[in-house]
Amino acid sequence: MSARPEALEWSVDNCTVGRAMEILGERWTFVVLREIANGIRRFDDMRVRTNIPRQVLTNRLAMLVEAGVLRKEPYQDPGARVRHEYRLTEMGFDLWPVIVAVLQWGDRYLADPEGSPLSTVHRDCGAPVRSVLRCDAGHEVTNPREVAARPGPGAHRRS
Amino acid sequence: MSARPEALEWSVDNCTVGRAMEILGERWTFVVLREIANGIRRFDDMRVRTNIPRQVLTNRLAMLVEAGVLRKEPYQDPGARVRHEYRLTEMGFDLWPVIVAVLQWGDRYLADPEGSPLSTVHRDCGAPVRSVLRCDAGHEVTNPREVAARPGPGAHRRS
DNA sequence: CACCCTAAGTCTCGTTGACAGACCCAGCAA
DNA sequence: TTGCTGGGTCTGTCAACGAGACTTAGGGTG
Repeated sequence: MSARPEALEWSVDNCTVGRAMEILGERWTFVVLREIANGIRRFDDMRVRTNIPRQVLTNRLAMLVEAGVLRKEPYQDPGARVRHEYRLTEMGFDLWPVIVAVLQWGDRYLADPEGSPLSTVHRDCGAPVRSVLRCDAGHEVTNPREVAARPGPGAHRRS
Repeated sequence: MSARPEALEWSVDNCTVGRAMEILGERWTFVVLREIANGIRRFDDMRVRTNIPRQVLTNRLAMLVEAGVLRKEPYQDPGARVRHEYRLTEMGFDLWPVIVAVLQWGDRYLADPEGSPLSTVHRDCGAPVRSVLRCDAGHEVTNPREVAARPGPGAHRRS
């Protein structure tokens, strides 16, 4: 058996990564979030841009509203009836760090030679925004191998 | 129409978020990555901990190897034949910022009252590691609403 | 030698979800 | 009255998921 990993001792059933992925892990969730983060808030705009099938988009949006990540807001274009658009809730805005991290990873490994079609900037100063890892002692983590996982306060042993 | 969002002009078909999600967006991908980041590298250990069905785990691992996020490494326990375990590649290690960001979000919104079962620490100093957003001008982004999306160098207009 | 054990898979089969394409419906406008 | 538009629903097909049984390679045990 030669040094089994310590993590085997700990249960995984209250893991917040797992719970987060129940919401974020559906195939189109992040694409929808990217759209909304880009200011695309209306059903048909998203559908036309992304080619997500209607039914799937309907389901995904409903699920995200249900989960509390999005909310439905009424709007009315002049000479049209009241419709609804989708906006980020507080919980949704707090996904920005995740979106930025995914974008950064995608840009590094999956972009076309011309570069990324999308960037994130600081609204006030216009400079590009990046996700960085930093420890509470103030060290900036430059190599991800410096990060290690540990059981947290809510960890409990497996049956 | 009242001020359609600018993003509607831009094509989405070379978007790196979309491409990243073709790899990361499958239902169990992140859970697998969390396991491996926790040092759980063997098929059956993952299976027992996560309850992912065998077939799905096989597929997911194969897909991640194919995508270049994981690699298969031979190992041999004393008195057993050679088997294979799964490890992060460089590309996989670079997903740590994403994992940390997801964990942080999950901890904030989805944790049990006792807290998160998992934390990330700086290997050298032991202090907790967090994901933060910062712009290139050195400003730390404290409120995610300060972040805005812009077309990047690879952006091109929609047909 | 025959038999058992374990890790890491396949195989089978019923259920769920994705996807495509047609259809629907409320309200405004011509 | 008819048509347009946004935001859906309905239907049918096909791939993926999930549960459970079976398989396989090598090593150990009697």
